[in-house]
Amino acid sequence: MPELPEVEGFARYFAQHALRQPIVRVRVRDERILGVRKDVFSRALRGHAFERVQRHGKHLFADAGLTWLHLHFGMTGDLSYYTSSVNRHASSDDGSRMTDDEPRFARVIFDFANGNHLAFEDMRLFGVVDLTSSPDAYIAEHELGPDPLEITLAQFRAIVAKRRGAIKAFLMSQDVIAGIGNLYADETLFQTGLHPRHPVDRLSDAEVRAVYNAMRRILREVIRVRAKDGDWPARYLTMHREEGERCPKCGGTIQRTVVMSRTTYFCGNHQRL
DNA sequence: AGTACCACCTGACGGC
DNA sequence: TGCCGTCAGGTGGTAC
Repeated sequence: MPELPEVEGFARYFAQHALRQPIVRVRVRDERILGVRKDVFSRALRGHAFERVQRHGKHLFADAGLTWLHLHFGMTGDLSYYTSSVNRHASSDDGSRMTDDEPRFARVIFDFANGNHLAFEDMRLFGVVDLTSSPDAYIAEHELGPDPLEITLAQFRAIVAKRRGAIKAFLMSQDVIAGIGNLYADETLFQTGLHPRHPVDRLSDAEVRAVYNAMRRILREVIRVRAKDGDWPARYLTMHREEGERCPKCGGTIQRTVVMSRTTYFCGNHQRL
């Protein structure tokens, strides 16, 4: 699920737990998650400490002095900070795991000098863990667009003016704006009342402003509720992603279709072309 | 430039 | 119980 709001949550979690602790060991449980060679990765980080984190779109960066750690969470990425407990091998479950508390899908684990650990988990291995010289370098190299929470309405209008095609594709293109995925693209359009296939070059000024406002309001609201472990509000499309469901906004029927080869939900009544 | 399709992975779920 | 197809919130490459 990790889109911008979730990654913002990971950034705060990382900052809260894993800063300024010397990294005494780096354990790579599955090399397929790495974008660099394992020995290069470990050597670059061992003995250093993460000093600060930065998020851009769905990407998380942690300053490790000479280099930056870069994390992308794919579809199933997550972070877990935990304390090892030595003598709980005989407890409750089948006891087959080697380390207590180590998450089942931990792919990379940082061991800190204080005895605690930060694990990057990713069941499906679509995420990436690697190194970069700086967030800006990574952003330039991968041609990421601006973060939607960092741009003004005027900048957003300028970006819109350069594009054509379906509004949903526009919102999801990371080189246009970085951070919105399938879920929040649908949510933004649902709350704005626009059909996902509405061409961006046929949006009125008022509609462009409505998209900008909804997108930012949603991202910020979700950051806030998820920070408290809450659910999405019931008025969100996100809580009704199923064909035939009742639209919480107008009572219409939720439709399912495919846009940009992604499953798309929208209200057949208040989101018309 | 925009879109469609495949590939990369693993697990959950429904149907038979 | 088990096998099989389908689906899942992402991205990158290729091909129209």
